[in-house]
Amino acid sequence: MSDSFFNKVYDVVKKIPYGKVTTYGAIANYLGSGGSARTVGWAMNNSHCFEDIPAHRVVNRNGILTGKHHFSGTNLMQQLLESEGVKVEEDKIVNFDDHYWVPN
DNA sequence: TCCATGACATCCA
DNA sequence: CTGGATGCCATGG
Repeated sequence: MSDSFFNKVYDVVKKIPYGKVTTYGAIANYLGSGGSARTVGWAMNNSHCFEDIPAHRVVNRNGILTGKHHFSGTNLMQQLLESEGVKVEEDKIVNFDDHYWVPN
């Protein structure tokens, strides 16, 4: 379990700095060892059991809040991002490139 | 081993 | 823009 692909994903997501966001593909690319955006998304689906996972900072490659439906409401994810200084409009991040962070 | 699912990515009509 | 199809990989039944 600790050595599962999930742990790697969680570890990276937890390292995302305040006010920054990343994409599933970026994480998958960073892990590299057998990993695809799908596997990352699947791991995030389980992240709902882990409070330490700022999943709202993880979006798809367009910066769209694809996983917002997994949060409590429909705008909670957006609220969290805007609360960190990340502007969101029409379910997508504004100036995404400026907030884009990659594990390195 | 095969089948189904998943918060993706990318291509195409 | 929307929807379908394909590829990718991990996990569970």
